[in-house]
Amino acid sequence: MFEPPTLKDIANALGLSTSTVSRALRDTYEISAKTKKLVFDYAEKINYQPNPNALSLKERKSKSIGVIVSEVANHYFSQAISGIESIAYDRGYHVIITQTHESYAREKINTQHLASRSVDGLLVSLSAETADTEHLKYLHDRGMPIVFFDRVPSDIETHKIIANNEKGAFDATEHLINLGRKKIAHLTSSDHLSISIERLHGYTAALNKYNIPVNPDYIKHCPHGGMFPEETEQAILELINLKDKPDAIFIAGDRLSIGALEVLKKLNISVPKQMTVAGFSNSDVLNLFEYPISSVRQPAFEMGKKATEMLLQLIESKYPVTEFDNKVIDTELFVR
Amino acid sequence: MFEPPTLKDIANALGLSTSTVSRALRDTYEISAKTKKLVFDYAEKINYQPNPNALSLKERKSKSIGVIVSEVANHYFSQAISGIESIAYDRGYHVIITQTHESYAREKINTQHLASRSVDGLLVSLSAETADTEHLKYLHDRGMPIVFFDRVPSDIETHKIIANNEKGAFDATEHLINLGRKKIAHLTSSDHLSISIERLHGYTAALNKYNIPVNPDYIKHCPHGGMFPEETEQAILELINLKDKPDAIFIAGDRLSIGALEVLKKLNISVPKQMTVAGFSNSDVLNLFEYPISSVRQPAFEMGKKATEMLLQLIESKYPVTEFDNKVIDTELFVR
DNA sequence: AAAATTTGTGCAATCGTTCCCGATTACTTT
DNA sequence: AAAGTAATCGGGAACGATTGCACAAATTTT
Repeated sequence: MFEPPTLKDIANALGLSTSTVSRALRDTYEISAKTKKLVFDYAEKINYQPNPNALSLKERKSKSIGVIVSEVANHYFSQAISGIESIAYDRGYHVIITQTHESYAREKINTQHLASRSVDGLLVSLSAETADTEHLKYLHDRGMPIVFFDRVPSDIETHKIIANNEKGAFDATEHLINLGRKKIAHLTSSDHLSISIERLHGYTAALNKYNIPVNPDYIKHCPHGGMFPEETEQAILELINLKDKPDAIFIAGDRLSIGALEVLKKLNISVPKQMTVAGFSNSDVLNLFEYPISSVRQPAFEMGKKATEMLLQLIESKYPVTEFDNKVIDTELFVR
Repeated sequence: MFEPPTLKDIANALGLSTSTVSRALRDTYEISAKTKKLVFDYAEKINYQPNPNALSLKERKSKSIGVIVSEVANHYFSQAISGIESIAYDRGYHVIITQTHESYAREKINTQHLASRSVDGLLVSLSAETADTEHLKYLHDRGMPIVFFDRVPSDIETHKIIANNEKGAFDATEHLINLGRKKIAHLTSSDHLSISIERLHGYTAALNKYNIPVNPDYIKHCPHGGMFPEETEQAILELINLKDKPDAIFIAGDRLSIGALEVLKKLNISVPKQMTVAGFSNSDVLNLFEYPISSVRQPAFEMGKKATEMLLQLIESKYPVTEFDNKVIDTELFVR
């Protein structure tokens, strides 16, 4: 089996003690230059790597951070993860990614898992199902550094970073209005999710600005964020079967957009002629359509980077942090 | 700070020794039922979780597996990862995902990283740039269990699992031929990648079957798997500028397909009228197009599951494994 | 030249577990 | 009743690395 070299191996080979070897490798002042060189060269030769578990045990930290997202297949998250990794690896941290698939149960399990794995901190975007954040609050109260991004809770005080969802939603809705649409529906995720609430605000704000009444029948929530196709199909069908059916939909997410477009295609409802669609999406395929749909793009990579920087600041801070950032980053509307 | 309870805490609280507590929790036969219950209940109460670092140090294993893929944003890989996680979590393993972004340098770094993190095994799909597998061979020779999937090396003897790329490519190409196309180009990844070689075989086999000559000018390799848009654009332009320009392209991958479609759209070449496209893809948006493109779908989730099962078998085997599986799973052609 | 200081190194404890040995008590057996 | 055997439990080493302390030798100071 694979037995990596240890300090003891070096010590024995060189006739030194492990403490001397350790100090030499850490370049302490009390070790002679000669001995240091000796140790350095030998360590290099046998490709010595300190045992991370021993280090973690001693230092009580693991140099790794846990990430909880709904699914990596979502373009927003996969881009955010790239941003997270770019910072983490530079700073010597490992990234452990877990997926909730929008399930509250899985979110709890993953949280437990990561905590027991003694990660040094957590980067979390809540699942669509999550209404209760006790599992995270518990950890946070016990000193686990946590930074929330994208989908954030209101009842945990820590660094948070979100896109300007309200403005993004406003822009997208206004865009649909400017196209001459007046009967604009809104398809969104579960109603307790922060992004849902904020995007709904932006949507209604835009309607209000143009004196278009907000029709409650036009607002459809998918409690599982469109994780189950039936959910999306049901919502679309309800919209279509309305007496006064909408002529446009503002869709609040990647997965929902794809699901909705599939249903519309199945129903032979042409986009954008019969139904204009705009929504939040970080997918790069939307503009491949013959009639590409306009979309609000979040700076996912940047958000991932920023969230990681915030988390590392929490982790590496000598004193308990009491002032928390609440960063909002602007989105960009791609008119197509 | 977060100080989880330890065996010693339990031992002190209950007036027992750590060894007794340890044995009680592990349900050893030499501990009385009474003591066991006492310990169990108390451990439950304070929510005791064994320190994974201490365990890893002692047992010389980390209960985690490393995954190396080119990028999680690729639908094939994100689906495969879901398959990997489904098995791993069930068996109590953590999954550490790393991305190469098709870069050989990053693949080496990630391999090093994971090895030093003392993962118990590796699930690897080679990057497009990788021609030399010495970094993996080195680990493998020292006993690190490795299972390759999708993009596999020929010079490392271990479990491997791939899709039936040759047949998939054959089917797709034959499909294009059946549509009446005769001038079929092939856009693919770097020429040393196993999937490229196999898919090229399938492509030529189909052409041969229908007595269509293989035109070398029609075969375009992208050394970085289309990671850089210029690469794809260049290849497409070369095809378009051919005197005898092709009327169809068989594209060998997800990222390449999206890149190629973008270029074609930019060039105002209509798909499928002027250029019919078919290719390997696990994306679920391809059928949203007005004229959806046909694609070969790999059973990514299944492959991830199977690869993980193979890896855990290697990891948990008492004896060195010398017989290696080489599984080939059938693909499915979605005609659209 | 004796004392004080500096320099270079080793010993041993520590982190949280597991596990090999002993050790103690209780229960049988002759 | 003495001896043997289970049945329980504790002591302590080990895993690999760091680090305060001790200690010897070399150097400087008085």
